[in-house]
Amino acid sequence: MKETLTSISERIGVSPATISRIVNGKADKYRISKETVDKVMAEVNRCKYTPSLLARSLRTNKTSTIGLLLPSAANPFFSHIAESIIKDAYAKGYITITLDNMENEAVQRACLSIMISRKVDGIIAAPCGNDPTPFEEINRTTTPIVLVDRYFEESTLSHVTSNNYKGAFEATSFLIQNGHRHIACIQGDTQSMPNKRRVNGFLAALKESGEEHKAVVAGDAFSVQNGYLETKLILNMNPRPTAIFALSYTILLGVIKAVQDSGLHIPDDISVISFDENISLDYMTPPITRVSQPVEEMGKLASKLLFSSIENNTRKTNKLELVTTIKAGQSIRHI
Amino acid sequence: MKETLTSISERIGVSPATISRIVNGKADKYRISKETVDKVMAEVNRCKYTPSLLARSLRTNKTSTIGLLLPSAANPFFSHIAESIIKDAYAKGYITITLDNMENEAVQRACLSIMISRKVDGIIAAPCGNDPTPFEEINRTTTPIVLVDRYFEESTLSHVTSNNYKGAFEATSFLIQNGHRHIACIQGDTQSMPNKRRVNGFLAALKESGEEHKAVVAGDAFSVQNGYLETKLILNMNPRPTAIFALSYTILLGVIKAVQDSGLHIPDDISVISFDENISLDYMTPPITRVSQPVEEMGKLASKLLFSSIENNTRKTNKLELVTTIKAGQSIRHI
DNA sequence: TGAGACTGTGCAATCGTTTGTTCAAATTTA
DNA sequence: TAAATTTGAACAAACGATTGCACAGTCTCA
Repeated sequence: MKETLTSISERIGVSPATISRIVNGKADKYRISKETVDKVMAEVNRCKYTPSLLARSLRTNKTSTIGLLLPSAANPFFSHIAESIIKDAYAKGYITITLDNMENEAVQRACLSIMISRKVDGIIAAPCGNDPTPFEEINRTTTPIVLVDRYFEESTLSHVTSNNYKGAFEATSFLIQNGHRHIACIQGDTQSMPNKRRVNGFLAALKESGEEHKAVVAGDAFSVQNGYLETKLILNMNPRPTAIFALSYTILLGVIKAVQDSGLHIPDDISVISFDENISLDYMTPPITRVSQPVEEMGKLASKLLFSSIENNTRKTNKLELVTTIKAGQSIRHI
Repeated sequence: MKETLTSISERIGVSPATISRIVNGKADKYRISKETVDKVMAEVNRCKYTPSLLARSLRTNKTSTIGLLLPSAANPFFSHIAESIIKDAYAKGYITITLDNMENEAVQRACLSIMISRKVDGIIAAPCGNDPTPFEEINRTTTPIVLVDRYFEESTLSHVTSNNYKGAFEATSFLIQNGHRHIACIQGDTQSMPNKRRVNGFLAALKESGEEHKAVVAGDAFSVQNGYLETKLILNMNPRPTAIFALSYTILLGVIKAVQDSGLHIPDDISVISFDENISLDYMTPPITRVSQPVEEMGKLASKLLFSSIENNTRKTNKLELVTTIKAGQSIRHI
């Protein structure tokens, strides 16, 4: 029924040690005779023995497991990152345990603690909140951590993110080039670094343009509802901004809905640009111009950094910013 | 540095056994004195001891881990299921290891084998291919398995799916009610049960309507590309079908793109209805009418079945079909 | 022919928990 | 006061793998 080294050992009269060596491909190294190898392999295959990774991990102090901590596995942005990391890990012989911090720092601490007690070999996280302490402590004393997308200011933790500042700067410049001077920016979680950087990029582009301008920054969450409510308010302003910059896909959806509900049209009545790539943006009417982040590369680089840290047992701090690109739709009017 | 029961034991002079009992809240049951409990708890908190789940699992033969096997973690349909399962598992004190079968049966077998060697307590899978054997064997001998969305015909495995037949039947009836008689259905993976049932529902609705009709069934994959190519062919038919039924969100995206590229319009030139819920469908022009599946409930029920199987150590076969609902958009013309 | 080297394998400790059993001391009962 | 019971906690054996070390037998060489 449940096969172990010992059960096989008793059955074929070869010690567990020898079987272990053969199963792990160390037969040559330990000069085990071909006869023995054949006998063992025959039985191992016959009874479909699979070693207990639990026991192995306990002994070797290596679980071949990484922890992935995300704000929401259902968010398309994070689920793409997750898939790319899960696949990379699989290819390296690692499995991934995914936990959801639910945008809650207490849950997040609990998740980290679970990962530690599971002895993961490394952690990739898109943290919530702005307290790096638990992450830094774990990274320093226990397990390497790489942050992805979200990160902390002035921290020793490695991270991979996109160039949020530049992306927002370029998006805003694009609006300015199209004659927009009165622009509203609807932001997400105000604590998160990507959000801060995007807002800074937005403001800097307007300021540096030299043109006279009016900037509006509103909102406080990466959610459809936030996008909807803030847009409702923005559309009622007098004078009304000529363009809205939504700092995430979810916010954008709220923007679109509010514009539609107000009987207005994009881009005739108001221009729109968004952060985040999503395939459906090409299918909207009009297609939405957006700042596209290289999501898959972010995942791949994060796992690359993490595995390098695991395999060399180092803690070199790497802060990577990947370039964003503007994907043009038809949601911006030239005025 | 690395705290264990033994290290604490040596430091405070209380046996590992007693510490273990206290940490696990069994102090009362074993009548351990308040003094000892206090002393132990003080030290446990001071040095932030967390038990090794590896060692515990090895001893107790329970990992508090479930395996989640999906065709693609990035697919919004599956990522929603994943999130709902991950959260449920977390609430029950379980963690989830997610693996991606990449729609490949060899990879799928490898994933199952990994889960077994990791001694997961249960598995939730949306399998690819149509060979139930590995799943049935594992479910019978080793670890309970519940299938979600995808399942096998005539199998003893439990599954949770939506009422694909009825959903497709209703969608088709809806088209018929709107005067459509010549309808094309673009299917996904032809082996998968949900796809088969949807196609059957589609054909049955047309047949049972009693009207004279013309049915077209095309396609072979749940992908944007498949939707695009088949739509291109369909649009060139003479006479051209008046409606297209896309059997998934991804297929739908391909349909829309092909219609747009052909300079045609939904619903004036061709009506469209789709399977799968996705928030972006409400944001398209026109909003797309679709058969909405209760994704979150599917995840919740699957984990409910699995946990009941784990906790009672039973293998009762449950085959659940959840109702779908038609969410009306404006993508169907009345003719 | 005896010392050393090589071959092939087994022994036993270890990883960090949990848990059935044991046992001394304290307390109660007769 | 001796016997019986209760209290409180330690001992030691698992769980299933890995791995340093030991060792018996064979071979090589002087």
